[in-house]
Amino acid sequence: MKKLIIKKDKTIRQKVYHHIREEILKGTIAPKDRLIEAKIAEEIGTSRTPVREALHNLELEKLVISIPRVGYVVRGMDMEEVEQICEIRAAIEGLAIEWAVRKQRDRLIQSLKRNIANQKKHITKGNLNGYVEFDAQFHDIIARLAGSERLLELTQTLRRHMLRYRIQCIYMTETAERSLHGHERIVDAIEKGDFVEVAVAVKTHLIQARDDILYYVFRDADDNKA
Amino acid sequence: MKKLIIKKDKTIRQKVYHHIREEILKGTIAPKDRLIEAKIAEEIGTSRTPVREALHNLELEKLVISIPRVGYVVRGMDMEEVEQICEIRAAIEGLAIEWAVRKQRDRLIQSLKRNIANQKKHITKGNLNGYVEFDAQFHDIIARLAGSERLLELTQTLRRHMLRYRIQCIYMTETAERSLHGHERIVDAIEKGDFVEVAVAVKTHLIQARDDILYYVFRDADDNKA
DNA sequence: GCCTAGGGTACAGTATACAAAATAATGAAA
DNA sequence: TTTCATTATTTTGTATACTGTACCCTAGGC
Repeated sequence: MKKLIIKKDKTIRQKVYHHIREEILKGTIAPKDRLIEAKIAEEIGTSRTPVREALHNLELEKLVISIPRVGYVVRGMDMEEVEQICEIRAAIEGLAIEWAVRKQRDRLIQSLKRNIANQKKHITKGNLNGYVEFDAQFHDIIARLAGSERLLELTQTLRRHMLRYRIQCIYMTETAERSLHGHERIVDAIEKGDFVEVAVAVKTHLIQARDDILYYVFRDADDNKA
Repeated sequence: MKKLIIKKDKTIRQKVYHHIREEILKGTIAPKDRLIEAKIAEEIGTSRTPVREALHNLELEKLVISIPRVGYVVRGMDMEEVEQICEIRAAIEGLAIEWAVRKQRDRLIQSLKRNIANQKKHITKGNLNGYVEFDAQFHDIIARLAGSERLLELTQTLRRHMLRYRIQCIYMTETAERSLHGHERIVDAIEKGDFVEVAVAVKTHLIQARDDILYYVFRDADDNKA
């Protein structure tokens, strides 16, 4: 009878959803692992119903694959998909910056600079764990200030998918430093007001992230397919 | 005991899902309408379970809003959201064209030209009903040839959301003609191999669609909010 | 030895019963 | 008449029992 992590969710379904999602993203449950309603239900001490519904949500989010009357399997991604997500993210986050600048330029720049200061602090202290937080926050600030719930969720979902693999290399100082530098370039471009430069900076940053993933994660194995 | 439309779906859940989705998109069920598990279940002669799960899917797709222990409501969109979706679509479909061109340029152009020929045929015959089909197909061809399941679904979802409102004005000859012209411009740009021109054409096309919706649908009322 | 058929198992899919919560309705007191 | 508390009602959330299907494995024929 395992304890669930997240408390604020109202329904069991949501708790289970976040719980399993976290386990998949952290890698506690690996791609190709099978998820069985009844087993999970027993593990966390509930009935099949909420588990089942949580799994359906995860399926829609493309974190698990459901084969009717057979079972659920944790989904994995191959290199190609990582590349695709990177490009999609670049396009969408570019858009997000445009919107955010148009709506609240000053606040955006201010928030991002404060965030970058924090990123630096944690890197120099060697606290990569803390850095990852602010890395995520950087992109979140942009998406939030863009002022579109839809865009926000879209970016978050895509970012989550990447983080799942990125988490395996973001804890290296060099990777983190490259990432920080990418963020700085983006902010510079925003401050200059040069949208083309922003687009390039965003794309470069994400290509960097992609390459890190491809190098560190997919170096040898491509048994991650699903 | 209403008949369900789609046959190929294996599970009742999927049938119900598509059934309700169609009704929402067609407007048979209007924004703000309440959806009650038990009632729907009775209507289509099944139990609450599959209905419930279908509604959850629709919630994830943002077609309905679910308030725990209170009920489900059909979601509506305001002007702002329509605008946002247009811009997101422009960004993503621009990307889709890039990928499709890179991977199978000739086939893409060929398919699109054939599609446009069909569009023209139906417009000149005044068969706007048929035109709508090929309008959708045009964007589908691009997304499919881009070769990314993820991108495909993304574009389809966003397009569906717009179609929900666009359907109210696409049946006017002028709107359809403007749309056709937009498609032609896109294909021209693709053939020229000018990606900047493509991006502009896509954006223009979608802005056109947006303006049509804003003009014909949101002209007076903004009681569509949800 | 290989292929096929039949039955058993392990799941998810569906139905139904019950619990919990939010809202609406009711009635009494100020 | 208004307001507040209390009760009914409505509707989802959860639990559980049952059904249906895909897969595996074994046995029997070729």
